[in-house]
Amino acid sequence: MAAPRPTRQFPDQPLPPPGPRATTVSRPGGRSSSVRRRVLDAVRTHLAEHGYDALSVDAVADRSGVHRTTVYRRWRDVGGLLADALTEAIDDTWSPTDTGTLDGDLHAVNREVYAALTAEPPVTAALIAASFRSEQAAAALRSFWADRYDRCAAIVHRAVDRREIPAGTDPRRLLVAATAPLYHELLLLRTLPDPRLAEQAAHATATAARAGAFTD
Amino acid sequence: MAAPRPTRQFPDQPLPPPGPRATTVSRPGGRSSSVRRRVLDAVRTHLAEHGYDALSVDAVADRSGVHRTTVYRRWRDVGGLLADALTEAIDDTWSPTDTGTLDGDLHAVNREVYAALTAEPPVTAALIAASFRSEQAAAALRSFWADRYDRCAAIVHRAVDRREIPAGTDPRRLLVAATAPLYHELLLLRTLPDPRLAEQAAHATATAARAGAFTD
DNA sequence: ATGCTATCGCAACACTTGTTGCGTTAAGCC
DNA sequence: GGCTTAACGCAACAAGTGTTGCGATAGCAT
Repeated sequence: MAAPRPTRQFPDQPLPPPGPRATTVSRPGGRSSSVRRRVLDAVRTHLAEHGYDALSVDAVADRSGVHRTTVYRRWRDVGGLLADALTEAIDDTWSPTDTGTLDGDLHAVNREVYAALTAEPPVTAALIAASFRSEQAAAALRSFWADRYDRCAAIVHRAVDRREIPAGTDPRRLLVAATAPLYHELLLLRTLPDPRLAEQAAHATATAARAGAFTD
Repeated sequence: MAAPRPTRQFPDQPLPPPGPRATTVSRPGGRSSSVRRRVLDAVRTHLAEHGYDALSVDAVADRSGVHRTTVYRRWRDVGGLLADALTEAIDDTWSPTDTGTLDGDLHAVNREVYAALTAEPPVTAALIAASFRSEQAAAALRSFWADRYDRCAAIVHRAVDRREIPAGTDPRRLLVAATAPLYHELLLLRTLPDPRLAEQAAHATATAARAGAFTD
């Protein structure tokens, strides 16, 4: 006979878009652009200074000078804040460096992954941890990774063009094989970071690719 | 001039061992073995029925009939509960199945990993999520994985003995390369589960191993 | 300038989580 | 049987987290 517990939510707005709001469009009474900037700045600085564990909606609100209620209304939870901060921080001009060989290209990508996963403070790890609790953070991460893997497909195409690996090689499978060991070791198994990881995973994957292991 | 915030903890006991307590040793006044069984049963059933998000110390306490305070004292948090439930559920007799080929052995292991990661309810995913917030859960997972990778080294040794792959192949690197793509796709990238993942990752890794990609 | 209104600030609340001191209970030992 | 003592139950508290209604305000339009 337990009460249904109505899972309360803010009824005011239909979950307002936390994404970049058009600044020139008609929004009478809106102060949102200024608020958003202050909040997102607070997220970044607080994350850098005190880490993920200390990141709460209240802490961000206090630091930004924006009221708790406003942050809860627009971002819902910490995951929403991180998601918005991520999408804003994305570099739209990013592309994988061209070293001339598949080994080299994969190694270059893996060095970036390695750097991101061992960065201090661990913002990437924080975002991934948050993605297990917040659908917003999970969605933001998925779209970020989808974009990066799409761009990295160029690496595979270049290798095919050089006749280094067979045509019909699946870019995604190859790229996941190359990068996944880094995430696994550094994030899940939590072994002490070894910079050779990046090169070893890149080399093993390139070897498998040359043998045609990523074609159907 | 902010107050140091003394990070309060229970002073009663020096963090009691949540592990299996010797039942025959002198523990005057202790009712611990019965309590532990009731609590761990509650963790399992509650996890199975309501999932990880609904798993809280209070929920487990209510269900088990054991008082909140007792659970907090002995297990500290949800991560501690999951860690204890995991170590109790571990099958000490597990060993990798011998199929006769490296491809087959890796495929068999990967099928188990795949099954664990796609199980409903997602207890493995729950444990991994918890490991980002609880040091106890993280430690339990690390030791579990360390044990499994040690046992799986037999796969690599068998392949070396069969002259399938070169001697000097690093078992751990090989095994991580084989399994990591599953964790990455199913847990992080969260693509819709594809059973072929297990076979593809196994085959690609075996190919790389035959080419000597996992030797120094 | 004046009005409109979405957004924000504010106070107050409810629920969850974690902690403490202290009295009570049950397991083991004589 | 009674004694000892770690483990437990209990009430009460403290802090963090999430929610609500309502009044105030800033940005835009006219």
